[in-house]
Amino acid sequence: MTEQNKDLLDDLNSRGLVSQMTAEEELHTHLKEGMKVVYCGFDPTADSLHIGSLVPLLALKRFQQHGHKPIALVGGATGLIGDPSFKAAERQLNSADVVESWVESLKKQVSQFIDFDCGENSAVVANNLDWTQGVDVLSFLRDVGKHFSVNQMIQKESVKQRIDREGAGISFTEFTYMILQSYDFAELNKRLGCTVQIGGSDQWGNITGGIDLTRRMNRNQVFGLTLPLVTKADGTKFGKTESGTIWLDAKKTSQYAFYQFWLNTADADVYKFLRYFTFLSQEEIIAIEQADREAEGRPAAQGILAREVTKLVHGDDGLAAAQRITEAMFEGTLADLSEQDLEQLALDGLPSSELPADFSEKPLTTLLAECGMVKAGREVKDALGKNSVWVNGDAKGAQDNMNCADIFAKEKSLYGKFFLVKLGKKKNHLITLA
RNA sequence: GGUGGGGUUCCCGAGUGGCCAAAGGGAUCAGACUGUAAAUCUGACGCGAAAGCUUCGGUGGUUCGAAUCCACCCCCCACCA
Repeated sequence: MTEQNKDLLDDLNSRGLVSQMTAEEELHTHLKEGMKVVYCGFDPTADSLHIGSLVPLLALKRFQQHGHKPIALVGGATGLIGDPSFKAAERQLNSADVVESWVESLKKQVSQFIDFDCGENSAVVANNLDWTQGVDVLSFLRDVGKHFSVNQMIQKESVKQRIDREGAGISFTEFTYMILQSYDFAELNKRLGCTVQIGGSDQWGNITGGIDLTRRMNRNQVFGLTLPLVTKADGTKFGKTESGTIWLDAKKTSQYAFYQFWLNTADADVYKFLRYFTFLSQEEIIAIEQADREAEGRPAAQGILAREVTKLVHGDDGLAAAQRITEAMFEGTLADLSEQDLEQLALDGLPSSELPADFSEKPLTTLLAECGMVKAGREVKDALGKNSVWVNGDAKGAQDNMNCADIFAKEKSLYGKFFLVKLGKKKNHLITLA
C-alpha cells in the first residue's frame, strides 16, 4: 500500500484512465476523507470475462490500493435482461440456469484481482439477484419506477440509436435495464454504504441513472467515474485476434496465447497499455519508454507488458508456462527440449493433438486442418509452397504433402513420441503419437 | 394493408443468359523486409493434393447453358395507410 499517500484520481488521470466523472471537485474531496466503498458491475454474458473487463477490474484494485473498499458486483439479475447500451440490436436472452452458472464462474474470476483479507477495506463480491429476485412487480413500479422519467431515459445517448433509428427498436425489457442497474447502486448504497460506481465509458448513462435514484430514494450524494474504452492506434477492435476473443480463463485462452497476445502489441499502443493494464508507476513507464527510444531495434515494452499482465491474470506459474513455450518456440532449438519439456508444453497451453491412426493416407494439408492448426488446408498448401512448414525443424515443401507416412514415421519423432509442427513464423502445434 | 427498392462468396460491394468460383475494397493467411512490431511490397484467399465438386435468400421452371429470365414463397429497407 505504498501508493496510499499519493492521490488516486491524479494517478488515474495520468494513466489516461478517466473518461468522465461526476462532480470532480467533490469526488476528489470525498475520496480523500477516508475509506469509501466503490463498486463496479460485471454482467455474465459468457462463462468468462475477457480482457476488456481488465481495465475496470484493475481499477477496483487501484481503489483498494488507495485504501478504499471495492465491491465486485456480478450481475445475476442484470445478466438476465441484457444491457442495451450502445448495442445496435436487441440481444438474445440466456436461460436462467446458464446465467446462474456464468455468475459462479465470474465470481471466482473477479475474486482473484482484489484482496479479501486486508482488514477494513477487504473486498466484497455481490450478486444483484440477491436483492432483485424478491421484488414484486408492483413494488418495483411504485417504489423504483416512479423515480424515472421516460422522457429522460429516451434522451440517453446509450439507447438513442435504438430509439431514433428506423428498424432498430428496443424491447421494454432492455429499456428497463437502466432502472435495474440504477437500483443496484441505490441498494449498495443502502446496504454497504457504497458511494462510488465505476465502469466503462459506455456505462455513463446507467451510472448517472443510479446517482439520481440514490439521491431520490436514499437522499445520499453518490459519485460516478467512467474508464475509457480501450482502443488501438490502427483502429481495429481491441481484444480480438483472428482466432477470437482473448479470455481471462486459461481454459478458453491458454496462458501462452494470452502472453503472446500482449507480446504482439503494436509500438503505438504499448505504453498506453502499460498504463492501463499494469501497476507500474508513471515513472517506471516513462523510463521504459525513454530507454526504448534510445535503444536500437526491438523495444522492451511489449515484453514487460506481457509479463506483467500474464502474471496478474495467470500468476507466476501461468507466466512461467507461457514463457517456457515462448522460449522453446521462438528462441531455443529443438535439441534443447527434454522429454519432460515436451510433455509440459502441451500442459502449458501449446496447441496439441494426437496423430490420427490413418495419418499415412492423408495429405499434410488435411491433417493440419483437422488438428485445428489452420482453418482450411489452403493455408498449409500456401505455406508449403513457400517452404514454411517445419516438422521437428525440417522444412517441408509442396512435394511433401502426400508424404505423411514418412514425415510422421516413429523414428523421426522426438523421444519416440513428439512432432513439433511450425507453420509460418508464429503458428506452432505439438503432435503426439498415440 | 398499399407502393417502390433490396437479399451475391467472412464483411462491404460489382455483376443482369455463356468469357463467372463471380470485379474492386476490407479482413485473414503465407512470403520478403524487420523486432514474433508498424509501414510497404509479393502471393493466396468457396472446398479439394489433384481430378473434380458445391455456391449468388428458398423452392420449382424456361434454356444446350442461369447469380443473371419466369413463378411462387421467406426476410429486410423506404414511403404511404
